[in-house]
Amino acid sequence: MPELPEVETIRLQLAEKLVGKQIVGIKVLLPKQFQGEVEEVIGARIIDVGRRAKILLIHLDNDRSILIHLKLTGQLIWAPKTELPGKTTHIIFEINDGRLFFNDLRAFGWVRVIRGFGDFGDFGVEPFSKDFTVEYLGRVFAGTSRPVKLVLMDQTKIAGIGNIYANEALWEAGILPAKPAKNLENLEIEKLRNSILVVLKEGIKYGGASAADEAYVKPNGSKGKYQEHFRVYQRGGQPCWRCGGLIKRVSLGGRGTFFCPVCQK
DNA sequence: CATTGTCCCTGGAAGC
DNA sequence: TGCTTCCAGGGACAAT
Repeated sequence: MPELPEVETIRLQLAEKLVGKQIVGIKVLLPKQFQGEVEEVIGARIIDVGRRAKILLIHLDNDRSILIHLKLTGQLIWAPKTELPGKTTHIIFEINDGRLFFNDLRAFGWVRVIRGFGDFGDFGVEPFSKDFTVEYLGRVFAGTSRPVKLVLMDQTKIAGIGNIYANEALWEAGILPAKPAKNLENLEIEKLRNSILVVLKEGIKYGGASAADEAYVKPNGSKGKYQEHFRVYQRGGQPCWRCGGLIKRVSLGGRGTFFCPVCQK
């Protein structure tokens, strides 16, 4: 499922293909996934491709932006003008020199047209911003007894972390996912902040994670490689890379949660 | 306000 | 073999 590193990888590839290009048409094959008026973006030029949390922002030269959330199985595929849509293609952006397919098997994702260039949604700090400090995390954790993993994934607190990177960051920091957030000590918070940055950077470095049974691919169709570097995610029953203990899988907040019961405290 | 539960959707796996 | 049931999962929204 595309999280910050996957969306960032897509953003970088799309920016190369799209900036300066013109949207000459849009075909909406599944209306529930497109919110807004098609007419508002046809003819506009793309001036930038950005990201906020797990949302892609395509900024246009007519004071409009196209927001895209890929949720679990969304894909954005850059293709030649002549290429035909696949069976999960739900929206087609016709660009002057190609087409961008929005594919989404489970149809949870969405595309939305807004006025302006941002200022939408209720999101917490970006992990790579200067506001993502130990003090900020401490304040966020202090107010809640929820499992720390659920707080990491709460987009209104920290933007962009999903199930994969929450699991990996907690392993990296040696902290149990179910530990109540307010019980973390300062040293643990400091370690966790660093671990979040480490795993997100690793994710970006390897072009995101195309894990088993997941749909993520880059706009050029190639897979990411971060799944080859998972320490805990989808490794239930296998030995811990750090201590040899067996990785355990439990459900936390309805999400698969992986950790080493020996070296995560 | 904080937190938990429900639902959206599909393919693959498991059960019979 | 073929049918039915169950499950995963981000986040909007409703309920507590």
